[in-house]
Amino acid sequence: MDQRPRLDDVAARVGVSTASVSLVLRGAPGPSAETRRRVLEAAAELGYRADRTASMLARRRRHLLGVMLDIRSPFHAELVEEIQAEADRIGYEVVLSTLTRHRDEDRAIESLLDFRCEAVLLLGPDAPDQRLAALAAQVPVVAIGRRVAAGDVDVVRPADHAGVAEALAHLTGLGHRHIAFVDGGRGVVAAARRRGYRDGMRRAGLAEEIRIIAGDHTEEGGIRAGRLIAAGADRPTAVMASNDRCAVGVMDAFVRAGIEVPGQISVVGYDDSTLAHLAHIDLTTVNQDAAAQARHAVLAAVQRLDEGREQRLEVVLNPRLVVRGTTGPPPRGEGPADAS
Amino acid sequence: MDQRPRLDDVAARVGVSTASVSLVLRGAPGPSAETRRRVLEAAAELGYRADRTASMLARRRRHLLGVMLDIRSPFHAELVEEIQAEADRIGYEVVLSTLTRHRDEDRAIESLLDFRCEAVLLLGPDAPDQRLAALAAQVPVVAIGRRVAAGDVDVVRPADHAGVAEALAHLTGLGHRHIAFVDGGRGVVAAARRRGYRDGMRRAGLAEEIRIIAGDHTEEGGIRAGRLIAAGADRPTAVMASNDRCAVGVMDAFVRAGIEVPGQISVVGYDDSTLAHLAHIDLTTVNQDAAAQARHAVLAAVQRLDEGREQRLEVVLNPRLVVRGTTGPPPRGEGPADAS
DNA sequence: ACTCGGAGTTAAAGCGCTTTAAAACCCCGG
DNA sequence: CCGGGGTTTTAAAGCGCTTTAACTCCGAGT
Repeated sequence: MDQRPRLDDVAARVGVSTASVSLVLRGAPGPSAETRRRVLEAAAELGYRADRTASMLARRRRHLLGVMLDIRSPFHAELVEEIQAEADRIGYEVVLSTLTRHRDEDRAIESLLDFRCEAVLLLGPDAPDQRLAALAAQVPVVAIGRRVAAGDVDVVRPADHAGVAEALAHLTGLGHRHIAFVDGGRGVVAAARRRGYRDGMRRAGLAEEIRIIAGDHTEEGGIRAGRLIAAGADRPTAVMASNDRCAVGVMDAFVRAGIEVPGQISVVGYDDSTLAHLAHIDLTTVNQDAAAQARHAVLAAVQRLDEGREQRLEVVLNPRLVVRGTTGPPPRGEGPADAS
Repeated sequence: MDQRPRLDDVAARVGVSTASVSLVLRGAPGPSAETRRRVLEAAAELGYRADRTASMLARRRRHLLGVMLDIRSPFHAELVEEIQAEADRIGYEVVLSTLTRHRDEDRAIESLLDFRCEAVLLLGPDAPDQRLAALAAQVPVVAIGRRVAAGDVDVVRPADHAGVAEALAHLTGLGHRHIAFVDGGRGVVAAARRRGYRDGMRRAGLAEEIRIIAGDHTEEGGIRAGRLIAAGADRPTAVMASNDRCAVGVMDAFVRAGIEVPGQISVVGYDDSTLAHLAHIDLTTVNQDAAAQARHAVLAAVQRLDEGREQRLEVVLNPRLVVRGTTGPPPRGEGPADAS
């Protein structure tokens, strides 16, 4: 429990200066092979590991990426995994700062700034564009998962529009016309998907069928919406939900109401979260390729930091529909029959 | 994007020394009211925020707690929330280090050590006792959620034994005798629960009914086990699962096999994760009180750091059964009837 | 008038590491 | 034996902040 060994301890043990030790330990050129060997040996014996805090301070570079996330989101979890992996690969450290009930985005971001992260990656931030722009004036910012119209904020996001459109195409291809949308609430991401639905329906010539049911990005929201749909007259033959969790809630309401999925009604989610692959859910959904998003985001940050990129970058990834078991043709007597 | 303001900048602007500014900013006694006012004002104008990295280095104390977690676990998410809150309250910062596919416990912990966290909280670590003991020789360690028999490791854990026992009592109280257990796999936590089940059954005089079905702590594992149970002869009237996710899988398999829960078979989970409260799941489960665990864990760390506690601490929290909709009396002709 | 004590302020010494400029050394050819 | 050029090594100056000991005032006490 005593102090951990410091650079001097290693240096003293070998009988060289701390400078040499530092050089050896970072693989910098200079020290002779013999010195290297001895230093490495001593370091190993003492179990020495550099103090990041001190290193970061001393070298002007910190090699630290800050990530703001909502730890309760499975999708964020996936992203973080990939971000970690990518950062590890290129020699950056990651510090995580999560939203909690008592800790809003501002606080979470401040915490990252206090660590003097060289860049911050924000997973699905809800802050207004202006605030993000202001932040970007202080430190490189990469927003993941949503648009940011103002300022010098890099963006990596799936083409929500395209994702929803593809899902709609899948449904109309199956013969559906009455396709309702369960909304995701007030967030920026939810808004993009809602817009995608509206546009997609119009483009498909189904403007009159547009029907948006209030909901949010949780199972509860989905359940409420699902009940409404189940009870309502003129039930749609397909439902697209703003995200997977919501879709799961919707389905559950249906199951309880004795409505078969996809027999009587099809359901599509969004995110392809771990939820969706679960055998008992087996949800048709839109995959956002977390790995690719993470890679691009880290890359964007590094380009700013190490390669001097100055101009704004926006990477729009094409999402990919994953067809599973919750979609099928509309029940007989509906859908195509409508074209009477 | 220029350098953020430093202490000297504030000092220069006010016309005092950096020492004064530092004192003011940390609310330390000394500076006069007038100086305070002016410093605070200047700091606000410049948008100054101390560099944690430098602060940590300068004061001998770091006020940093490291938390190792698996970011994909919803229960860990809950714990982290509470740990954050508690740490915030008492002026500690938290740094998170998550396991990933490419980052095992050792790596995750090393990362925390490199940041020179003053103490580390490990959420459900799987490392052998010996390794944890060794770690504890370097830095205060609090293991959350499991026993550690060796070394100076503080432990905060629910009495898994008691939790399982309570659940069993609930089931036997309802009249169940054929109570199977779906196992949680190789982990340390899973082992504790398995043992709890065995002991509880024996104590209830049901030693002969002990039946453990292989599974793991995921939905998939639950589904496999559920299928087995559904298909098997001599089906139990109740199933206790090693955790909630597993229980959800089990239930799903039942639903698909047309077995009613709790009509034909009761199901109990463990964790009271967010999953369990979901309306469509409504799982009877054992609550581990994440908030209390978090508080005790943080407290344990702080006691070591700030109050000089030396001897090992073990806090065993009594879990609490939360009865929801997945348990009920066994179907007629079973259970009590068995006492023929 | 002169010392003393308390309040307020600051110079300066770190914290543990990196980095650079300069010193030390070594090997050769002249 | 000396100087030049290359290779190693190191002294020392930070990084941005904290902290302590010392210092400056100033009014109270004698």
